[in-house]
Amino acid sequence: MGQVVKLAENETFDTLRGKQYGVKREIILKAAERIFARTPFGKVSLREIAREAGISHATIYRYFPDRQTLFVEAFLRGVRKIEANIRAIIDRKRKRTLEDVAESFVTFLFDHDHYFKMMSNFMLEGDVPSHLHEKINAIARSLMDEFADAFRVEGAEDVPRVTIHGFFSALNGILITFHDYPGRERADIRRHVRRLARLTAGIFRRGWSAS
Amino acid sequence: MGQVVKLAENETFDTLRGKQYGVKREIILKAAERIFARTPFGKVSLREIAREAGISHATIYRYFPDRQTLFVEAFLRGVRKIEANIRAIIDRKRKRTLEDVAESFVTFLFDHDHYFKMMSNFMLEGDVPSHLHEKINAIARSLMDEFADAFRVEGAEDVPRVTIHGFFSALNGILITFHDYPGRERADIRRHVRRLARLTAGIFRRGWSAS
DNA sequence: TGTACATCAGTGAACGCGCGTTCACTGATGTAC
DNA sequence: TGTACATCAGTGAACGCGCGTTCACTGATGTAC
Repeated sequence: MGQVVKLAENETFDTLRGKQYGVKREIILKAAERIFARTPFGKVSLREIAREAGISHATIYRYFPDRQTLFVEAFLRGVRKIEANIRAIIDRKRKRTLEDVAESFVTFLFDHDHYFKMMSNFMLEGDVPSHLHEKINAIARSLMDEFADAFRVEGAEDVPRVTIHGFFSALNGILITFHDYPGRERADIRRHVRRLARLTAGIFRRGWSAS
Repeated sequence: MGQVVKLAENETFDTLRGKQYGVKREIILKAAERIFARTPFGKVSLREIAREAGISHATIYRYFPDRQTLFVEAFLRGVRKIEANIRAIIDRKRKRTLEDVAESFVTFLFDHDHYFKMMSNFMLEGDVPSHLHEKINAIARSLMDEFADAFRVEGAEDVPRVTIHGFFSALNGILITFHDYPGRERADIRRHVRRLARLTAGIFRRGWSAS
């Protein structure tokens, strides 16, 4: 029984240790996220992340085997946050017109543009491990399901998947194309992006049928 | 008169020297373009470009004051090439349906995707000098003029500028969104991208009016 | 044409820097009795 | 409770590397007579 108690205690300690370990890992990942939000992807260094987290850069290696693993994990968290937030925002809407859904989508990504930048940067680099591609894709697919729902609410029952692809692409394109519009106030760009999203939604609602 | 001849000769030599100078500059810029086409933006180094051009990395400093200047110039050449090629392809079409124009646009950028990657990378980094932003924007604007023309050919006389923005964005979005689609053959992706472009064009043609 | 000289494109070596990663050590915390 | 010991999270220093940039030099080419 002493044995059992011992083991139970060890388990507890291990769990506790595991929790602390997890909490510290979390601190590093959040620091990384903050850096990614403000620094061009290619220039993010472990030292900078460590400084942000308030630890020595060597300490990072207690929690992550190498740079690539940390980066990938921070990235995945970002992608998941995008997904969760967008799903929440979309579901919150009472009247889910296609316009509302489109506007919510671009607004969130515009206001949290570091996620978007981070994702674009990651994708463009090309050294994303293939299992990550899988996950990102699964998330994109489930977001597109959400869009398909929105079409259905409009009375468009059997809108083909390829049309959803086009719609999703169009919204992404608005963000990419007008994000860095020069010489305009950010608030103006934001308004333009939102307007474009509604307009695009309307065009898709009216134009999608009768291929 | 001897004086005059001397000056004329000097001028000639200068011009000749200038030409050779220009040719060599060109060689470096083209090497840079080739590197940009195959290397993630943040990792392109002067040494790599020099190697590609077959010269010492120190030699680059005879032709460009620093890294930033070379990069910007190479980038601008890329953007201008995109513009020239797309304009040529679009103009070559006999029957310029919106679908054809859209398909040509995405096809060129898909087949020459290093231009597209280079541009995306440059824009995302954010350290693009403002005069460059100006130029890029002018080019984007003139491409959109081309699209407006295509709408006009369809009989859509007074399609508002904001709709053109949406159309342009939608095509960009197709490229961004599906470029790195994992697990598919490149030829399949190409087909999908072209199909999406045509489909999007159709949707815009049918759906743009009656805001 | 031949010779002495000036120019300057091209270069390898070097500098200082920040990076990712490793290492030997420290000191706080937990364990055993 | 007090003490001796084991563990292990955290660290500053160091390593080797590639980078952008500079520098002192070389050697080919053009100029003058």
